[in-house]
Amino acid sequence: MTSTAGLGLAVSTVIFALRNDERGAPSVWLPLVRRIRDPHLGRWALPGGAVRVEESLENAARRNLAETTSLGPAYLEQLYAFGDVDRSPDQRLVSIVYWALVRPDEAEQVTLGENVRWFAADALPELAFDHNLIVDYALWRLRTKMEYSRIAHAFLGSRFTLAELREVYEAVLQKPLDPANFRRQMLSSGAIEPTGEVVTGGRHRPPELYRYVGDVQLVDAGPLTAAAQPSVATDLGAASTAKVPA
Amino acid sequence: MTSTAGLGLAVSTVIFALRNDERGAPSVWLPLVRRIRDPHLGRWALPGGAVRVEESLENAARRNLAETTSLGPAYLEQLYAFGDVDRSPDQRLVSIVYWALVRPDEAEQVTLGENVRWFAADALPELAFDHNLIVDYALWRLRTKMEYSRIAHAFLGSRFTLAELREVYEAVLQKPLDPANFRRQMLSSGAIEPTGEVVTGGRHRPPELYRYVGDVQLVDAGPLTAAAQPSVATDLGAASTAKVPA
DNA sequence: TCAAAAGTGTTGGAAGTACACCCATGT
DNA sequence: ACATGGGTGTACTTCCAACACTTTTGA
Repeated sequence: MTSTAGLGLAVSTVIFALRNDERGAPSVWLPLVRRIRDPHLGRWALPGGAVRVEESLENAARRNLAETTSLGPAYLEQLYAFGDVDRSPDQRLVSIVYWALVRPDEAEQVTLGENVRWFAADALPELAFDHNLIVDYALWRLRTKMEYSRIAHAFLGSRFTLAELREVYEAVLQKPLDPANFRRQMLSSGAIEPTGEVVTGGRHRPPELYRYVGDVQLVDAGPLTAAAQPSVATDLGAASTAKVPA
Repeated sequence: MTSTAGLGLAVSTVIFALRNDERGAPSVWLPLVRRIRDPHLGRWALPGGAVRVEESLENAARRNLAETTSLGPAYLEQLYAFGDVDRSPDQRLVSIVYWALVRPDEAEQVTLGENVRWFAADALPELAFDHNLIVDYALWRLRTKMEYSRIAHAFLGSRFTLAELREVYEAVLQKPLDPANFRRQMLSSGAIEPTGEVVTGGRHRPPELYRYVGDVQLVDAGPLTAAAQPSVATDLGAASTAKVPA
């Protein structure tokens, strides 16, 4: 358990948001940063950096997420630790990767520059290190988890129509869903409830607005979530943090 | 991405095996090692140690699994990276934890000593560090995964009766299963096939022996199984090498 | 012939899928 | 009035849980 010499420990984060593509259909995007030093100088890569001695892994992820998007995530979860010997050409590097979901309206406010840009998740260039594999794995986790949990809500505001919620699922799962059955499944699951308000302005029957039922668990992550979480007004964020008691 | 000073990186492994308790019923056990230095001197802890610069994380897990049980695992998977600032009293320590399944006959051959012992998973003493939480999480993953994958086979040899397979499920899930329905579900899943052999000697109708169908995937772990992480599911596939009848 | 476990058949309910149909609004 | 999406009803299928029943052995 002594300190390991010659070995770097970093945290990287895959940040997902929904944005509209050219045809106006929502799809999954993520921000990448251009590397400004070797190795892989000039290539696009996941935001990340070394873990500081005084911060937890999750806080390190939050920090470099804030440094990239200047916003807090609606959802944050550890993805995997990548540690193959040859994954970085110069130095032995172990990266603990987190994945995050942010709301579209927040994502739009991200300050973009020469070295930070959004990419469609299914049309990435060749990235630095093993980051293509990492993104593929994160996408797989996002899609898998979408089918048995409630993380879709991390992509939405506090009130939303069933059509908006359905579009999130369709964008992530990349397949159309039956509106009638989708409605019934969501309502019978007890995860959402009607607010009574409706949205006027569309040239059709005004849809009702729904909200999430706060006391329903987002994800069953087992003992790691058992530690009490402040149920924040952001109605999300309940399911990701691993509180390790001393 | 520079090397992080003052921060230790270790690998620990939760090793599960099925053993019979006092009443002869199989249940989940794991080997622990007694700490022979501070912090937590004298307490029981998960086997583990520092990651060497020239070995991958998974190889580090295999190595300290071999050093503890002197055997190779039938199944090995990364569990989680634990990295809270205060999880070790003296030094900042990040532990990447793996979990493993070993067969009962192999587990019995493990050389036990003063400082290595098997414990029933549901009756652990107070362990060093945050290891109680880690074991709880590993148990949760084992039980969750048992319900949607084929990892049960990692607890068995190459041929087994349906009753033996069912007992594995019952021991892990801690609930009785209907033998009739269990049989149909297993057979219709295509995961196992009859060998034609039967076991005589019991004082009842001789049960047939089954084997795993090798080309059926054990677990869908997404992109990590396909390319970069060959050994996640490979071991079992090799153990029950597929003879697919024409 | 009896006990015990292997293995088969049958039924009822829950949940998912497909799709016909009505409702309420803007134009 | 009619197009458009919101919302309801309903039949069909598939899967799962419960449990009665038959089969084959050892004692």
